[in-house]
Amino acid sequence: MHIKDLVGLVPEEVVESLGRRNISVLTPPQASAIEYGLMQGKNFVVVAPTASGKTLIAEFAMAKTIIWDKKKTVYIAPMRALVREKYAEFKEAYPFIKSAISIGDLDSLDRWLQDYDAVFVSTEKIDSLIRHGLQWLGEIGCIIVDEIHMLDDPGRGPTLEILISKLRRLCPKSQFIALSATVGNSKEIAEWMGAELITSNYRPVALERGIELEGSLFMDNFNEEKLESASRLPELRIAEDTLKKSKQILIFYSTKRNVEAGAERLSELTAKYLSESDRSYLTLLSKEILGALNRPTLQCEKLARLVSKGVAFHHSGLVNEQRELVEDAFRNNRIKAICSTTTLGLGINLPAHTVLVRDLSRYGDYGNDYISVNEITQLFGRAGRPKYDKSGRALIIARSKSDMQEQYNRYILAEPDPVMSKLGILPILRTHVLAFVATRFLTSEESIMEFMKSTFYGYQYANMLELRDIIMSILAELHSWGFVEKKGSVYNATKLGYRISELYIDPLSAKWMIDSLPRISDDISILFMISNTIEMRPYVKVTEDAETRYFEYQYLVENNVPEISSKQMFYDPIKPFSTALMLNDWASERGEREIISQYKTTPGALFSKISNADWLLFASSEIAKILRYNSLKFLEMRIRIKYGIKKELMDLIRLEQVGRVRARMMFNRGIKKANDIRRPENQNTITEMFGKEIAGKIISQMLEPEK
DNA sequence: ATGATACGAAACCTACAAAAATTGC
DNA sequence: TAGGTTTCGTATCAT
Repeated sequence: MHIKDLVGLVPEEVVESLGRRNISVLTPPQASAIEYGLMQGKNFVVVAPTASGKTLIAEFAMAKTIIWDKKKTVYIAPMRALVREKYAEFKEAYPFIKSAISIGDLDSLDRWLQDYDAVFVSTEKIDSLIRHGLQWLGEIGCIIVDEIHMLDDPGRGPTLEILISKLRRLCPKSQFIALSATVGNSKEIAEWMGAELITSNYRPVALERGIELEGSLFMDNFNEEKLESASRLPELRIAEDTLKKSKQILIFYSTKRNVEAGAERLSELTAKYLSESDRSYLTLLSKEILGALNRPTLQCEKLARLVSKGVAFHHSGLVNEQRELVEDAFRNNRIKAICSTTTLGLGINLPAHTVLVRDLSRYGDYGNDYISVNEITQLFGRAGRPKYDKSGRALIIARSKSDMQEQYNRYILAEPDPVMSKLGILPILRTHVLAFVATRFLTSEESIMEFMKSTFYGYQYANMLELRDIIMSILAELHSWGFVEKKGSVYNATKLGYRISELYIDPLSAKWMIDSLPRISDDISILFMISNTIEMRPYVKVTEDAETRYFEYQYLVENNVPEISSKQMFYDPIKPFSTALMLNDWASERGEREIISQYKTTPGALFSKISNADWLLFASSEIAKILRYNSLKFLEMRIRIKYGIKKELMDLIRLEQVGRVRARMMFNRGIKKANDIRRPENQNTITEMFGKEIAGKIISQMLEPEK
């Protein structure tokens, strides 16, 4: 279908925008969506590989809803990076549409969202917005749910399916469009959503899958190909072969450690394939990566060193800035190879000519397990760069002939796995049941059960008896904790319960914090209180120090663990305690470098713990307020955690341009309060330390009248 | 021929992916 | 189950 055939079917602004982007032909899934009634507001489930143009289908519906129907649209995705990406794309394509983004670390707009027509959010964010009493639900005309195969995820799937069911009830007139990667039971999902199903295996670049064995590739089109490399390790053979063709490679490993080791091995190879201009570009990039933190850690140094050789590693331990730098440099074809965990398989689209999944199994709850067909399909999907490749290669490695046969059956011939609801498994339900009651969306056991029938779980499992038991016990539990009250068959949230639901923390965490409040003593006990929660997981390693000091704080846990948590197997309170000590080190101005090596963690993990702590400290202060405890110490700790400072720097940190480092420098030179800046000799000291420019900015804040 | 050094194979030990959510002016 | 670490044996080099 050519875009000139779209005239009249879609708003002319859409046609214009497509023209500007040089899109002239619709892909098959796009054409069938139009044909089956996308523009008539029908619901759709679109199941197709990455880059098949699913996004454009969503875009048509969104633009049409806004321009023709004068209604709002919401785009929902499970990853912040993905939401950011789609938001940027949409805004660029339709600059005249008022678009807004609202995700955890970028929510400048919450209150003003009602002034926007296209709103881009993460799953949990929109869920939270609804709990806070979103006013404009009725104005929504189209809801896009991207990556809906996340329903299968035990951690976040339940939230997603409850959200979808909620939205379908709250916005009955809205059009729903769900996008999914290849899954086994797309029909079932479509039926549940009351949607038309579009499946397609269209790819803009052909995908050739194959297995490496002893230096040869055995492809799924029965071609056999000798690799141009004599290297001893299969991954190096494949990498060299790819590099010789002036192409890039993406290699997936099962652990962060393997990823870094792999990159290390590759570096010798990639270094040989850099042009003069690559080298100078990468030297600069390497410096930038090194400077991402104010003092580089070992990991930063390693990454910087490898990047200058044309290879990078990519996993959750990198800080966001470094991740983006690496991704950009790969897109520009400066970095020739990336070794990665599944971080790159999820979220943003970063294709390469060759994709190699080196590790086919991964350590999980039940020992080592093969990764699923669906997951490997996602990873394979990254092979082939549109515009640069006419085909992409997705490979795995076999150790022997028989192994090859086995893996061929398992991954090349295999059908995708079905997505199964995980709603019945996990205590995530506790959070949602409380939210039902608190928002007065559902207030009785009966209405909750009826609602549950409309979830994907209810659709897949007709027998709801087990779920009813779980719901009943959750309600009883919430009641006994004082989060809800019961009058007849109707439940009402207490003030406390209502606030907990708004704060978006697990009621179990809230219960633990409430019981701990009267027992709090020093800084470490505060940090232990917030660390011993589900939200802080995964915990850091247990250090020797944590082991020996734990007994001082053991009293906090004793007789204070809600019964249900005993069901969490392998629970070891020393781990969260160790996490608390790490945070305490951070708030005592220990350097990132030392902290990371002592707790055997990564910069990325440290900062995600810090931001979780920030959130939980806020939540504790709110809970403390309601229960009439002193909330000040939590807010104080919050500031200290945010900046990584001791108490004595808290006054200085208020100043702009002053962070943990400068505040400490000033303090050590006798400038202990912001007010001290008024004294001329101190102003000289500041100028001497930071230079004229910055000193001026700092000083002027104290000279102007109080705002 | 001897000892220092370098490399590599073998044995043993260890630790194991990812993602989101709070308010305030 | 792979990588990291340690250990041990062998090949290579300077003295």
